[in-house]
Amino acid sequence: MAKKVSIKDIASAAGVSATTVSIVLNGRAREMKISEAMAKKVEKLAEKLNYRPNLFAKGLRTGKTHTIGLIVDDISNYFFGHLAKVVEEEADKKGYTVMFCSSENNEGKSRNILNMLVDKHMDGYIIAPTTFMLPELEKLIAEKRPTVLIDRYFPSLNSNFVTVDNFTGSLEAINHLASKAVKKIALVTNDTDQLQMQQRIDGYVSGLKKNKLPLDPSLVKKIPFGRPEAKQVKDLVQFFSRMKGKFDAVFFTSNNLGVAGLEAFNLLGLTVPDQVSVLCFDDNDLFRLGKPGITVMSQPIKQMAKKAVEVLVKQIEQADSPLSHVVLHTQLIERASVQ
Amino acid sequence: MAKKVSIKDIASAAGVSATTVSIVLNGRAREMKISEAMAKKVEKLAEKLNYRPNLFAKGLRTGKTHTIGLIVDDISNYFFGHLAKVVEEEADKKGYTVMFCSSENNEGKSRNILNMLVDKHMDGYIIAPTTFMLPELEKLIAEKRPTVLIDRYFPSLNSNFVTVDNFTGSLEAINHLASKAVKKIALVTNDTDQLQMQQRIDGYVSGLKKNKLPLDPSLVKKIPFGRPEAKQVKDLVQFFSRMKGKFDAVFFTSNNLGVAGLEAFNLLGLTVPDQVSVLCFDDNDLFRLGKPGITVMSQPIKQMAKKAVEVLVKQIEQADSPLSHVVLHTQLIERASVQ
DNA sequence: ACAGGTTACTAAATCGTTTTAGTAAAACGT
DNA sequence: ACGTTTTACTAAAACGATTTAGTAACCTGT
Repeated sequence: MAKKVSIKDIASAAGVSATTVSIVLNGRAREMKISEAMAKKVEKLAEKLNYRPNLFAKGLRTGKTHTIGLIVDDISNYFFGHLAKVVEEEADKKGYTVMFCSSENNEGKSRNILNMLVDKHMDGYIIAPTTFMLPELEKLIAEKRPTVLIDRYFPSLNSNFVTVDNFTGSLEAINHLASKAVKKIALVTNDTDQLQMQQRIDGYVSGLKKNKLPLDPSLVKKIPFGRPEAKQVKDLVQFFSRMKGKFDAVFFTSNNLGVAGLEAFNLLGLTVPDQVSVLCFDDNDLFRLGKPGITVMSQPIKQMAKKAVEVLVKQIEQADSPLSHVVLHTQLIERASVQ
Repeated sequence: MAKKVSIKDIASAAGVSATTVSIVLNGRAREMKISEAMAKKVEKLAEKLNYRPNLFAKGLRTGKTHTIGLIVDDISNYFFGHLAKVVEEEADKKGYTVMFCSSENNEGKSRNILNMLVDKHMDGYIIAPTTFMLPELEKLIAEKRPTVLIDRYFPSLNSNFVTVDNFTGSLEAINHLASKAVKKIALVTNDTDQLQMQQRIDGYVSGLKKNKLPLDPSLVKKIPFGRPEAKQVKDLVQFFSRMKGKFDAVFFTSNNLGVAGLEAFNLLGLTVPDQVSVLCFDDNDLFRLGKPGITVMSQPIKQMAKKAVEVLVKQIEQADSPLSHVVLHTQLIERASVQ
């Protein structure tokens, strides 16, 4: 039934050796002085027999897969889903396929995933790293496997990365809020030591200082990075009702926190922007089209993904290419949630 | 640097043959009468040398990869992103990893992707098929490769599938609209012959009939399945303004059409639900949390994904398991967009 | 006419597993 | 005490490609 055509079948059909067939099918006929006629004949036969190379055999011999591994926190998240999509498109253009995995920000899964991808011999890796991955990443880099970190990186790790200027983005977000005469800005962020979040928090702190606004630690809420969104909403409902009247704006450091926050406002009957102004790091359909539109500090997702693939492929295809540190800029999109 | 430990290294370190090592590491020691002591020794050594099997060699020999391929229209879409996430989780539980691909609903990509996955020897496939894929799918099924179609299927193709009762869901959506005294219901759908869309359209038509509402073909808008969302919005703006006053409700057959529709309403200054009622097939953050909340006919995404993996894995692990046709039910979630 | 080069190929090794077909040595039954 | 099983392993083939190291046959210049 499933008749598998191998290189030997072509070879015997053409009356030549497997070597010749391999050379021809890898496009090295000219180079290897295979006659034009023979090359044509072999190609025709391969076509006719519907030959498909066995990628295991190929991989075993060459170690190459033309596949890149992409690790993100959560593929169903707006930011990562869109990132993944563009990564796939760009990789496809350059002849690579991509294998996605979600780390779920969980220690066990983070480490397993990376090992699993290495076992599958990806040609390169694009990773939104969790802090748990640091040891594995160090190994990866030490073994000189092409790797690009995305969204965040480790200052201690000498790797390629593509990120956004989180500090400045956050600072400008606070400047914007301050310019609208908002006085008491709460911060909702994740309880994680990932760099991008730290930088966004630092931006918030600096922003307050620069605008001579007081920093009130009780207005900073760190939500555990866990999964269930319902739990996040509950935490926020509690937080916002406890702090009622003590804040007139909230800055969310990620798009999923922003979504949970809006849900909490709904439940509490708090209206945006009348009772509370909102600004969120990272954009989303809900922010763009919901009423009121949510003012956001948006990330150039497409560019990030493009750059990451570009850097990675360069790294894969020329071993000695130097490290790239790409820092893109965020953009304030004013909508109706700040007044 | 990258010292690769092979089974032979373990064999010579343990003073045994490669065969023995292979048997032990595949957990067949008992069965193959390898002594307890030797098994322990080999396992210890494998651990100590940090042995990682070469998956190419393994795959070349066994033909198995413990990987399943998932093809969706677009990984950045809410429905497919969430589906993919659950597929990955469930597959992980059963010891499989998953390789995602987006077909982009495009002919060339659709066919390439499937061939590529077959070349990579997936153990099984979960596919939201495009009509372009039919010939490849027929081949897949004929070759008895474990396959589960999801979201839609081909009546002519004798395959497993997991879907939703699109006809009834759509019918009930129209019933709901009609029950609110809405009279002129426009339909916005995709210009595709995919089955799920046809069924939703049929549900709309039957719903109108059942409620003795006239079917006005000029109120049915089919948007080409193409990519650029901006273009979809433009089409809809045009359609809605041309038909102004001729409809008092719109039923969207997919969540991304709904998003584009809301954007169009924004641009036209049409208010929901005062000037137009809205009901959308499939849910979304925007519909759930936006103001007004959009009434939707929601799909049980989690269940669909779970079922698909369950059926697929059964199919993979026991070749003769019978075909499964799973049809789940949609659920009306009433919010504020219908009045 | 013959060394030396080029052309057009091929045989065999190799990648790292799994599996088939054994085989000595020990244990067992009568 | 001798044939048969069982135990505890092993050598070699196989999976399907790529690559190394050739080798005849033909050309070319002197």
